[in-house]
Formats: sequence, C-alpha cells, structure tokens
Amino acid sequence: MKIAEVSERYGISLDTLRYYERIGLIPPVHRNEGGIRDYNDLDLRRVEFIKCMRSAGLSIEVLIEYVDLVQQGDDTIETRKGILKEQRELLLARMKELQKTLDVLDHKIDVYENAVLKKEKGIVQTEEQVPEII
Amino acid sequence: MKIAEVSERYGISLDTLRYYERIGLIPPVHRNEGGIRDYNDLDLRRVEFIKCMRSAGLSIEVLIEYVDLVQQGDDTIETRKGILKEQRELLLARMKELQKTLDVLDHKIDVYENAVLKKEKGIVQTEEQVPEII
DNA sequence: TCTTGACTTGGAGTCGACTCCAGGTGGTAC
DNA sequence: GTACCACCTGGAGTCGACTCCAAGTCAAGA
Repeated sequence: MKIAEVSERYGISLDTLRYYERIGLIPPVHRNEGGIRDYNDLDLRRVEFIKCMRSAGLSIEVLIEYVDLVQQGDDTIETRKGILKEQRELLLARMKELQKTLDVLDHKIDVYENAVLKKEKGIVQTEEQVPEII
Repeated sequence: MKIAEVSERYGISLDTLRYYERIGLIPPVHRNEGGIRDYNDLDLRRVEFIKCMRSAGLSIEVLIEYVDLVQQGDDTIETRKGILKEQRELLLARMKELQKTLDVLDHKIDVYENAVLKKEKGIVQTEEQVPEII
C-alpha cells in the first residue's frame, strides 16, 4: 500500500507519515524497486498503533523509546512493559482530569440554562446569585 | 494574594500567570498602590477555572473568546453557552479516544505479562504467535 | 516525446503554549 | 543607606509536533 492510501486510511498527512519514519517513530517502511514506500501489514499495524497512542497524548519521545526497544528484541520485554504501565498510569490521571473538567462544564452549562430560563421569565439575577458564572 | 502565592497554590508558574493576563486569558488582576498584582477572590476563581479548562486541553484561543464574552455582559450568555456545549462535545470525544487507547494499553500489558510468564517456563513464542507485539 | 502526477529527500518554517531574560522599581532588614 | 528580595515590563527564545518547500526521480498516458 502506497503512502497516499495509508494517509487516507488513517487520516494522517503524508508529511506526518514521512516525519514519523524519519525520526524513528515508525521503523523504516518497506520500499519497492523504485524506492517508493510500500507499506506492508506490519507497517500498517505500526502506523495504527502510533496513531492510537498519539491520539491519547503519549509523547513522541516515549514512543520512539518504546519502538526502539521493540526493534532490539525480546530482551527488552520487561522494560517495554514498564513503559506501557507507566504510560497507562499517566493516561488514567489524564482521564480523571478530563472527567473533572467535564463535570465543571456540565455544571456551568446547567447554570447557564437556568440563567436563560430566569431571564425569559424576567427574573433579575445579580452576580451574587450566580456566583458560578466567571 | 500576591502572585507567588497564587503560583504556589495552583501550581502555575509566575511567568504563565503573567502570560495568561497579558494575552487576555485572565482579565486584568487587581493591583495594589505599587502596581503589584493582588489577586482577589474573583481573580482566583478565574485562575482556577482557566487551570481546570487548560488541564483538559481546551485551547487558549477558545478560552480567550469565552473570557471576552463574559466581560461583555449578559447579552453574550447564549453564545457562551454554545461555546461550552461545543467544548463539552470535544471533551467527550477526547475521553473516548483516551479510553480506546487505555484498552489497547491494557491489552498489550496483558500480552506482555503472558509473554514473560511463558518465557519463564521456557516456552518459545514466535512473532506469529504473539502478533499483538509491535 | 513530452507532460502530468505521485512519489522522493533534506532542510526550513510554523504554531501553540509557554519560558526566559534584561533592565527597572519599591519595600523591608540590617 | 545599602543590600536584598519580590515584583514589574516588553521582548526574545524554546519546545514539541508537525507542515511546507524546492528540487529531483520515475511511471503512465496523450
């Protein structure tokens, strides 16, 4: 599969795909005789994995480290597992923050709904009565 | 409350606090006679709100827009509500992505645990048998 | 044969979000 | 009164992650 199709399939720009390979985030992709990238199954799985991890905010730095370890073979399995576990914890923490923010947003939206309702009914509210609105 | 204490309390650097004010992400903070920032209650609530929103990845651009609308008064309540609802949807989408990545990480960690177990028992595995390991 | 279009490379540019710096002020402790 | 410290400002620098560009190669179609 050529780069344009990969780009299309995963929603990653051509430049980004090449950039990822250049910096070692994706190991060298299989090429045809003409030197044109021809992604095979493994290449595609790598792209998909990286896309997934990046979408959750894992840093390129840590992903390069992980990919490097994979290339080094089975001796690095313990280290890799450690990295994944560490990133899992970070991810959980991030999810908690998002949840907290979601709660705040929900509350604020709720306050706004009420504010609009009362305004329609002609009820005047002061900042004192709507202290949530910042 | 002076800037150093605010920085300490919310874990935001002095530079970032001043930067936020400079770009209008936080409205001008109350100052004492000497021109020194002296955060009052409302200022603090604004800082906390921004910190919360930023921690979930809301862009500075959209937050500035929101803060501006707040400064303009009650006529902008509908618009503000719209922004919050939009950001809420984005947040939900982001949370789903994080959850998906968490699932993938959990699965991979599980595969690694098994790989380690089998290695300890001396069972040899080929890439074919552990296709998840990228 | 010539053009078109998809690909290649190395390197430079951009963008969001800070972060740092130099030079200056003002208040307190010795 | 001077040393120190926390603060101030405008502007420049940095960092992560792309994104764009120029110049070149190659294969297919008019």
